[in-house]
Parts: sequence; C-alpha cells; structure tokens
Amino acid sequence: IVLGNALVNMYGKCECLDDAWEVFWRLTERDVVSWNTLISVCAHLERRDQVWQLFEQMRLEGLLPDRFTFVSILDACITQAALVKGKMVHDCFLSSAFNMDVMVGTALVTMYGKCGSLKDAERAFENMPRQNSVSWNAFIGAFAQYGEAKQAIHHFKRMKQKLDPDKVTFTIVLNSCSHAGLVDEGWDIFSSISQVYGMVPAVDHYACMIDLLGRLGRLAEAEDLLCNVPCERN
RNA sequence: UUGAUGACAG
Repeated sequence: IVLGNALVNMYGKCECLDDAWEVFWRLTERDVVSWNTLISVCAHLERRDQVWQLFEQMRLEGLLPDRFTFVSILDACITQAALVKGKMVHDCFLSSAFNMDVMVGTALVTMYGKCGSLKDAERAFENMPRQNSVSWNAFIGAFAQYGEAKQAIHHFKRMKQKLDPDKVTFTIVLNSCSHAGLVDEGWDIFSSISQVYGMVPAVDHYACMIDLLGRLGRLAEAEDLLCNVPCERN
C-alpha cells in the first residue's frame, strides 16, 4: 500500500493525473494516505470538482479526514467563488482538534487571504493557539497580495517581536515594498537581513530590491545593485 | 508514501 501510494504521488507530481487516478483505483486497499495523496494531487492541479468528489467518497468508505486532508481541501477553496465552501470546511472542524493545528490554521489563513477576505484571515490567524514563521508569512502575505504594504509592514514588525523572520518573510515584505514603491522601507528591511538577523541576503532578496528600484525608474541604482550581487545570479 | 507561507520572469 505504501508503494501504491508513492506511485500515485509520483504520477501526480508529474502531472499525469490520469495515471495517478488509475493506480489509485487499482489499489486493492486504500488508506487515508492514499486518499490524501490523490486529493492533494487534484488540488494542486486545480481539479476542484474531483477534490470534492474524492472527499465525499472517502467519507462514504468510512475513512475520517485528517489534517492533511483538510489542508488540501482548503487549497481547493482558493478562488473567489469558493469562499462559501471554505467557510463550510472551516465550520467542519471549528470545534475539533484540527482547529488547534498550526498547519491547518495556516492553510485557513492562506485560503481567506487568497479569497480576498482579509478580515477572516486575520480572525483565523489571531485564533490560532500558536503561530510559527510559516503562519506569520501566510498572514503577512495576505496583506502583501492585496497591496496593503503598510499593513504588511505593520504585521512584520509585530512578528519580529515574537520570532525571527525567515527567508520567505523577507521575500514577501520586500516584494510588498516593491509594489508600493516604498524604497526607504525596502532598503531598511534589506539591510536588516544581515545587520540585525545575521543572515546572508539571498538572490531572491536582491531580485526584490532590483525590482523595487526598477519599477521606480531608478535604473542606474538597479543596475549597480545587480552588478554587485555577491551570490550566484539566476 | 500524503501536508501549510514566496516575489520577478508573467
């Protein structure tokens, strides 16, 4: 069964949905991992109808969804029209232990954020029993995505009082500065990567800064930075 | 064996 599940996963990751589907149905036994694997594959390929169909079928076969299942289901709710469905799924586990799960909570924040419901994203985030850097990134990213750079920076500052930002955090916040044209804030944050956090700025961070300068038409500075990127450029 | 956050290229 482990081998079968791995096969479903392999075909899915290769985007061979038909093959994944066929292997799945040929399995003599299917456990919760088998279902999760195919549901996750369908979610990533944006086959939302199939996600719902499988979710229903697995329950008909008497299997209980776990946190992996819910993460994929929430993934499939990422589209404007699915906000209602997303809330339904949320209600499904509102009073269960899944509501306490960091990864399910993060998937919720992402879902609400991508559906444009920043209020719900904020509520879901604040209701999480604890937040790790991935949760913070999802939360900050929700504001960044909607051009709320000031809010993104505000929550970034809150995050810094609790735990250290990571590489993804800086990418999100710098990108947000780039879209809002916040060049001073961008430079401050960029400098803090090495000066405050002792991290080596990644090529992604240089790319964000170059993008920021470029959008403002400050091409000489952008080029200068590009020529001075100390790591390997992509 | 399945899982949450990522900008540019677009």
